[in-house]
Amino acid sequence: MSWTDERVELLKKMWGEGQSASQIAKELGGVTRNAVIGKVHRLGLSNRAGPGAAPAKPEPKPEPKPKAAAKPAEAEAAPAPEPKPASTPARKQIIPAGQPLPPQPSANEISPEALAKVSEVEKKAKKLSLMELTERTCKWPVGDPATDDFWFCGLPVKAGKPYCEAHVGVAFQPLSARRDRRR
DNA sequence: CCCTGATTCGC
DNA sequence: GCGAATCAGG
Repeated sequence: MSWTDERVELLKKMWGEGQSASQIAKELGGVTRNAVIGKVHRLGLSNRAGPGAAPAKPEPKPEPKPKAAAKPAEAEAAPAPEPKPASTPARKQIIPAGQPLPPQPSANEISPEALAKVSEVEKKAKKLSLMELTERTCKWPVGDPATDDFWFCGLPVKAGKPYCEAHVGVAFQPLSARRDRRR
């Protein structure tokens, strides 16, 4: 297989959509993810940032002596940058039965970014049925189980987590921002 | 262990 | 230019 114009375009398209190299490779067929990555680099779009947008990070400083990052504890910082009201889509997510699927963002204050990412990811979701889930498919439930508008994300999970990157973000939101729970 | 992209280097 | 091997990370 060679990099025909069409294949390159598909590559660009998918890469632009944030698809992983392995997925792109699978889609193209006849190539490995390495080939895809290699091509991506040669095309100069290693960074998923469009041209002109990213000021990049020119770090030609021969004297690297910035600062050591100190972490007080764990949990990534979750600042609430945009006071975005964000409509409250009363999404009713009923979890099946005694399944340890703890989501349910509502209560906690999830960063708008995370939610946005989830919404975005739900478009790409594989929409798997319960039985199609595997050890490495995102088990985030979407929709109402009582209707046929119910499915699981199904995107590849990250590490040992039960969800994909995006859903991990909202599922395991470090409850640090609002921990003052005097009781 | 599964995955991700990044880089190298012989072809 | 290509991509397998390798590296570095989650």
